[in-house]
Amino acid sequence: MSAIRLLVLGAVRQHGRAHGYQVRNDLEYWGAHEWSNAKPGSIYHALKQMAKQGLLLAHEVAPSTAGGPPRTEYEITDRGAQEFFTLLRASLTSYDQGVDVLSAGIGFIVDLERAEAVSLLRERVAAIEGWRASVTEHYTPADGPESIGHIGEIMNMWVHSADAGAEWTRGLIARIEAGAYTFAGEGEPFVGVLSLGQENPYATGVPDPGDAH
Amino acid sequence: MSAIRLLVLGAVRQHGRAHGYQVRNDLEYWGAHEWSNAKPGSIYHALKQMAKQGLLLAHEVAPSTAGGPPRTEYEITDRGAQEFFTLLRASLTSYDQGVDVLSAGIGFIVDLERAEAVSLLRERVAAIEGWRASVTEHYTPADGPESIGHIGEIMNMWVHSADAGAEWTRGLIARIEAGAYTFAGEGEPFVGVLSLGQENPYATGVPDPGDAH
DNA sequence: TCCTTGCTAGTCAAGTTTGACTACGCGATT
DNA sequence: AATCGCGTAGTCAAACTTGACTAGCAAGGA
Repeated sequence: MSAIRLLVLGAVRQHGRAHGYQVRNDLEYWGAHEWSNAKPGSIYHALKQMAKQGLLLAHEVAPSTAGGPPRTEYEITDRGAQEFFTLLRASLTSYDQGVDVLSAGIGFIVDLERAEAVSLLRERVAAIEGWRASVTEHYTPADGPESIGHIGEIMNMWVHSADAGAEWTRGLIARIEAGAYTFAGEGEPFVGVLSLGQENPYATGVPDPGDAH
Repeated sequence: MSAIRLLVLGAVRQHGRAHGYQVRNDLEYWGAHEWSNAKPGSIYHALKQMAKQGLLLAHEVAPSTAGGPPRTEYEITDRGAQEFFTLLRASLTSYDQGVDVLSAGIGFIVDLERAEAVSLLRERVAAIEGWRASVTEHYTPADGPESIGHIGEIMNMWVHSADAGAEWTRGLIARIEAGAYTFAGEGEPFVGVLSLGQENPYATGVPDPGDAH
């Protein structure tokens, strides 16, 4: 699963109704073009595809006052909202090595209730620990580590990064349980989208984490 | 950059001459289908594409004795070998968040000389540290971390995993400098491919790291 | 003998991603 | 008055990825 659907659904959902360029701008505001495949082509493709699949409703709209081609506005459907929560829960629990899906999930975590967020993150930690146990048991060669040579370093790296991921997740759980952030049903939600006309402080000059996908 | 080209070039290079199924088997032996997109379609596509681009030379070959369709054997060209080393160096130095490229790079690291391997890994550590410094400086909001709410957790996660990656890389550098493994020009190389008829001990039953791409 | 299973080797259509490109209008500059 | 660049909004072809599918042969069992 790539992060694009979750990101686009989430962006449309926060606006209620949005056109592609608005979504594209939100994702840029979140820095998503840095850590995920949120490029124009992918965003517009995802919008069209999800409209075709009934997750979004497309409205043709008169050309904007600001010039440019006619826009299409999208509205999330009930099935789209369901899909959003399905993807969100999966992004938080499943142990993808890919950062992009987890990053998107963290970005929308406050759309869940606090208790569920904690429970999903605990599930994540358990998944990582389970994976670690099975992989170290399974890939440890009977005739000593020399028999697989430097290839063992690949597993070593996986395990190292799994441990780091588990540790970070435990920290996040602790912060959430200590009352950090505002979750669904706890009053004024955190506003994660740009208001119209608001400048995007992170639009450019953001450091590039290398070749991140 | 996805890891597939590096993996396929490296596999063909180790054999001297190989057909698609052989490459596919090597990659499975390395567990690459677990941590990269090394699926049949991608492998055959990469072979054809790189043949078209002059990185590989395609030879039509009579149908194998073991039955099945006629095979195509591939041989690496000089330009292909150059490309292999270019991709390999990039995989070790560039700070991709993606594990797949780095994993492939580690798998082929012994095709370099020991000194260069160490120097590339040092470059990697420097890149991570540079990225960390610039990102923490740039994304730290002037009006306190509350102003970006839970979105700060995304950056927190990046930084956490960058730190873990740097630490692991330093460990690897230390092991290599202490004399571990056999690098290019140091005698009998480590054999990382299956000999004909050798059974693949990791063919099935390998734990799945979640939804890894 | 016929049938099923499994291995070898690869193809294919559908979907996704990429990066470059188009087209429009406005304000500022020559 | 022409045009240059910028922001808006989106399209497109080419490349890549995915997962299911084909097809030939051999070994083994009923």
